[in-house]
Amino acid sequence: MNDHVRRNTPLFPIGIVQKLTELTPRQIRYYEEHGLVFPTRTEGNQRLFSFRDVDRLLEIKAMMERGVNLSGIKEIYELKTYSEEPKQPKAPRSHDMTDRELRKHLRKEVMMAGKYSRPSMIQGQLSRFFD
DNA sequence: GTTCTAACA
DNA sequence: TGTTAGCA
Repeated sequence: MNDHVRRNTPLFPIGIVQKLTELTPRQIRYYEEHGLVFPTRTEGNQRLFSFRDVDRLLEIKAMMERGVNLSGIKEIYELKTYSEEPKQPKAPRSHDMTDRELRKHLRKEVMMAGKYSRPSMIQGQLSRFFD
């Protein structure tokens, strides 16, 4: 289990992403249509977003609030060939991360990803994923 | 109850 | 972008 995998693992249905980003499902789906995020699908065709998708949605939201339109945002990302995750140097781990360790790290990431959301909402959702 | 697609007073 | 309709 490495950082790249954690950031790209599909974990959240659109409802959770909505609360984490304060974007409407309509906007989130619309941004996907324009190739700004790439959620995977479950067997039932429901979207599952990764931390990376959430991070990007937060960036998009920030840009929109600063007056950048969809076309402008698309151009910015298209120039970056979508994946620009900082390469993680191979960590010399002697063993794989335990489930407990993974949960601890994921919890930290959710805190980060949802730092712009209302605390009450974050807390309410955290209980659905951790302990 | 939640999410999905498509469409528009 | 909002919102509603009809499904899964």
